[in-house]
Amino acid sequence: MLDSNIEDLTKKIITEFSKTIEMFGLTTLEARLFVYLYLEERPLTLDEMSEAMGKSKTSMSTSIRSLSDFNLVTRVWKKGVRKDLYEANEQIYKTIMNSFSGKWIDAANHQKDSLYDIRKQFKNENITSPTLNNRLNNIIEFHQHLEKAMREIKQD
Amino acid sequence: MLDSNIEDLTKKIITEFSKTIEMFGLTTLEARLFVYLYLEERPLTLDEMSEAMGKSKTSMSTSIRSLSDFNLVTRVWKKGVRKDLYEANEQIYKTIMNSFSGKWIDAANHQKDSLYDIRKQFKNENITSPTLNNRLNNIIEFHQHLEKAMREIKQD
DNA sequence: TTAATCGTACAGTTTATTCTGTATGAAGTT
DNA sequence: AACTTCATACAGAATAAACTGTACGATTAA
Repeated sequence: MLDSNIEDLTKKIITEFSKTIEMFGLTTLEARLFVYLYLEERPLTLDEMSEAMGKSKTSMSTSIRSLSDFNLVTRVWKKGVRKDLYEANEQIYKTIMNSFSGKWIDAANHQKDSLYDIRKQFKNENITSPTLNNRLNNIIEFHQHLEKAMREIKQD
Repeated sequence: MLDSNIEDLTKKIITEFSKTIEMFGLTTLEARLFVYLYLEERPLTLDEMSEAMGKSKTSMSTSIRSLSDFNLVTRVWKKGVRKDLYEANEQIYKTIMNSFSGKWIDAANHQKDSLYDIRKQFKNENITSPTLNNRLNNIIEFHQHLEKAMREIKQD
């Protein structure tokens, strides 16, 4: 009776929190899996996750890899256990925000560089379109602001 | 010769900038359409957009509606013109960041409320899981931080 | 060395998204 | 009122994403 309540609440928390996690660019399954690991507070095998999520082991394998890329889970070693074990990282806010802002910062930088190249070409070819040139400058400025904003919410 | 260069550059800018815009949750087409409108600096009809994007008019209709929801374009009235005219809003950074952060803030708030409800239920039913309760509190805190961060990058 | 068990690559299937063409109601024109 | 022209709802086609099952190399156990 008590356990079923705990399971019930766990399910509800997974449902709600994973919605937020999804917004950071994870798939539904990745998000749910992460929250599940976070709530379990112990290393789990792919088989256990597969059982809990009701999805194939292959799905778990690829999802866990994504979560690792996001720095949200860590592989853990345990004596005598042959299977891979994974657990959710603590400090979730810091981890997620860094991964999130980092991705934006990288993208903004990269795009900004591309736009610089375009502007250079613009000038080299002596193209006469003040309005287009002006727009281009605004767009570059956009990326500068964007990068700055994302640096502000970075956590380390 | 000159015009073709301008067209070429326009295309390049669209390609690059739309990648950034896509990151805010717009589809490829929506992003490309918006950048196109932004660069054109004049109100365009659905037919003109359709021609320029090489996509159906229906696509333009739905895309423009999305862009309106994001507050990125405005319908414009012009004497003697029967068709709807749309143009990109100026102040793109401000507009986009507000729409972006606003969406996050709303979501964070809404999810936070759901989690409060869950916590209340937790307490009412006298469920004894200190670890789960602790996790739940952390998750709520997560949403508080998240909301605060998104308020920081809001632009008005 | 053989057998068992692991994680994952890969191909194919299912599901979801994006896009198109037709149809329709609304509004403007004659 | 009849005729155009418009935007968009809707159903279906094309494309993309998510997921599964089989197969295989790698590692451990016997």
